[in-house]
Amino acid sequence: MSTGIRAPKQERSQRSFDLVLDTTLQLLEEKGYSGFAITEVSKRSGVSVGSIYTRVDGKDDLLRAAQLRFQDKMLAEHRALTDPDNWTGLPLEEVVPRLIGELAELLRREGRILGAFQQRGALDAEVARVGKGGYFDLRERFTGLLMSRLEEIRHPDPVRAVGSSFTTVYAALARGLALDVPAEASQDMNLSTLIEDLGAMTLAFLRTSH
Amino acid sequence: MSTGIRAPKQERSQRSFDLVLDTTLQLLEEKGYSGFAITEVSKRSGVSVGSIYTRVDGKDDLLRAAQLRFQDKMLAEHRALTDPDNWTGLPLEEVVPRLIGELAELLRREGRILGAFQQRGALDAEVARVGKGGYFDLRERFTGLLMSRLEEIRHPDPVRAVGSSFTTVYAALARGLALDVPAEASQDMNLSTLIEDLGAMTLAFLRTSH
Amino acid sequence: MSTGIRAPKQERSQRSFDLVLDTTLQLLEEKGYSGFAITEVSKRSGVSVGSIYTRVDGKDDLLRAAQLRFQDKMLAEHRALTDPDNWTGLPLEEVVPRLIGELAELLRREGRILGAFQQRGALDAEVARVGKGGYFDLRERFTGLLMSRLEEIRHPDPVRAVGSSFTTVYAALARGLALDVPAEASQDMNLSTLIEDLGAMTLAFLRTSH
Amino acid sequence: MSTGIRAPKQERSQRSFDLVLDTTLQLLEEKGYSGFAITEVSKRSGVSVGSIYTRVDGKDDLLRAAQLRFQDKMLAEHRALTDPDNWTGLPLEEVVPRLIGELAELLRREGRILGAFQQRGALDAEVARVGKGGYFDLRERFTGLLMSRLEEIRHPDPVRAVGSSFTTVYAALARGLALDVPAEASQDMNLSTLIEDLGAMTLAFLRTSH
DNA sequence: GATGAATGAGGCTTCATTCAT
DNA sequence: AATGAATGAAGCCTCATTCAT
Repeated sequence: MSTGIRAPKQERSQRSFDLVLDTTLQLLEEKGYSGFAITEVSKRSGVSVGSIYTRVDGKDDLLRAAQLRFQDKMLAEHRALTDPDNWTGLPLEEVVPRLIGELAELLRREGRILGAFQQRGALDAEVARVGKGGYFDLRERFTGLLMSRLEEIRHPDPVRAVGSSFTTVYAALARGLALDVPAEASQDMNLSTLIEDLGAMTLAFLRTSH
Repeated sequence: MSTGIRAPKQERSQRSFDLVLDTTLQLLEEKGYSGFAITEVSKRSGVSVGSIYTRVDGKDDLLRAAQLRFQDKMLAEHRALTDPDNWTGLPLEEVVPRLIGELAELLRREGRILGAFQQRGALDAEVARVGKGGYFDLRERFTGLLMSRLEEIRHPDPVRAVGSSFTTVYAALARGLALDVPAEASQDMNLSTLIEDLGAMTLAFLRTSH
Repeated sequence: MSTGIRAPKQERSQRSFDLVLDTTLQLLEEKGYSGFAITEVSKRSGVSVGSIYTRVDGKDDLLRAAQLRFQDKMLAEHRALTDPDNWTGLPLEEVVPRLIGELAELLRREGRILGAFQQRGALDAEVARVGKGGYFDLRERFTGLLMSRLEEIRHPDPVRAVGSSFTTVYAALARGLALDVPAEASQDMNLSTLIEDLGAMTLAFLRTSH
Repeated sequence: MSTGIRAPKQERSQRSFDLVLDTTLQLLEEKGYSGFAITEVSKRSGVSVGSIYTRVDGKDDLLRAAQLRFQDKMLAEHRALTDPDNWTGLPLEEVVPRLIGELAELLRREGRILGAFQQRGALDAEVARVGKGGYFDLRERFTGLLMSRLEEIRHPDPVRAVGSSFTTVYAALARGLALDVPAEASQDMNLSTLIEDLGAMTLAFLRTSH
């Protein structure tokens, strides 16, 4: 399960490899999974191909390594997003729209890269596994936060309802943002309108007793 | 914006090019956008590379042409799905879950190819444009069908509400199905549970007056 | 067991691939197995790398294909060498030295290439198998020719004696010539002296009753 | 002609370089000449690449240095093999088969490495020269031993006959063993049969007056 | 028009060698 | 001196595209 990333034994080295990983992520953001090339990473980062290969077992492994780095950042963002301190005292009807709004912001920032790894996940089970891990982490936190307002949920099966809400909201936002169709994204509908309505929809769903 | 597809001058020729397009779609379904190669299309279809190039300006153009062909089929499926004859007399609360169920079925069938074009759309604006066209066609029809039950919608802004519902439902289904992560897809949540809940959520949303 | 060589469907093509195989053999003769590179073959033969790859599955396969071509020539040489018409009426004591002399000549011409394939055979079982085939073909013919003078052989186990004689003579000649140490080969001993003595040794062995 | 090996200034240093040479030989034995890499030597021996380069001028030079070390061992083995004390009192007809048997054993042990240097000798004249030196050392000793039984040799030119015998025996054994074709080597003929017959052949040759 | 062989740029990977620490 | 990270040339292979037949 572990990536073949070889531990860098010198400091300079560590920094240079960090640069490689950052360049990798940047390239994925710009060009998606296809259009990604180790030679390009080398060119942009100024680190030689050979040097990259001393740290990583090949193209696939580089992607895995970059994903791990990216994952760290994402998990931190998840924690920040769902930190209870930010949500104390707020009722469900305030939590839901704000949470969705902030999730949208998160996906706007990171969606392109998430999408690239999702594509890669189609061919590399390890990438898929890690990507899934990140998704479930967010899901746990998001649903946990809503469940802490259990008394405001009238749906007969709150766990399920809260779960479906997350799935739906995440999918809608991810799609509404760059995750899939990039660039000119969705003039489908004004994004802020969508965000608002996702809030309303979720609340309506959670508060319906039937 | 027009594709460089050259008019087929002879019948046999037309048929052979159709074969090329079908093979292209089949290959996209099997291997996704990366993993697609013109030489492979030639091999499988039995039509020579040179011949393909007389019809099309290159790889990108071939994909655009295949997308147009695919689009025809999709539009037909959209029509079939939303044909009013199939939905006469049904109240909103029956239309919504059934429509969602059938949409899920449609996406299950065509999701792989849609996904491939979506990926390609990230790099080819024309593909993105056409893909968007298909999406909006479906949106028109889907929302039109719901709007025909206007009297059952209590939401103060029915057009908007119906629009958001479509956006959300489509996104959730597309993601829940193979469109993105293939194979092991979503153990995220049981798909039929999701479909059910999407129905409930939509209904709750449309019927909320506030 | 078959090599992946793809049948060339045009004439020009066949000739160009022949050129590739000849260049391959020439390169092996000059530089041995290491020092052989597909790019070099391409450069020398004027045939592009891609073109080579339309005929052959890769470097290994090219070597196998070249070996088959080489083998044809070798088998023909074996036939010519041992053609009974050339040896009718000659007694064993004339057959042996002449045969050895001509074998030496053959190995002098082809030894370098034989050696290269022998090296390659260490890593590619198919090459080893074919190389062995050529060796055994020669062995059959050589020993067959000697056995046709059975009455002049006094050794109690003629089949075995004749077999050992071939093994020994072949090894000594191959080594005495370029097969192993190339270039400055063996000032070990004058080659014609060795050839003579191999004859004497073989005759002495075959004619010893004890 | 001299190797670029730089004098080891410290003891520890010397020992570590010895380790490098041993590892080199071990690698040559395992993987032959191709498949040998300086980085691998570094990894296995635990001595850094840089350190190796302070002792040696490059890959070629490392091979030359390793060959010298190997040569020492071989010369010692030659001495042991032909030590007169082991052969006193034995008549030629006992010396010959035993000597051949022990030579076979020696080649079985060291053949892989000898073969690797032989291959390298094709490209590096210095390696060829040294290899030849080892060969001639053995030749001197082997023929010297036989010549000490001169009275049992009836061949009119004993020096020449003994020389040819060595050439032939060595070649046949080297080929019959792993020196060339490794692994499945010669099902050509049972090795012990070959060894026996080489003895008989040699004796027959040396004892023939004509 | 159709064919498919030929081309060669471009991507991946290895490894001999250098050099800052 | 020793270290091992960094370099980049060189080899392998794929595939979009061209072009002689």
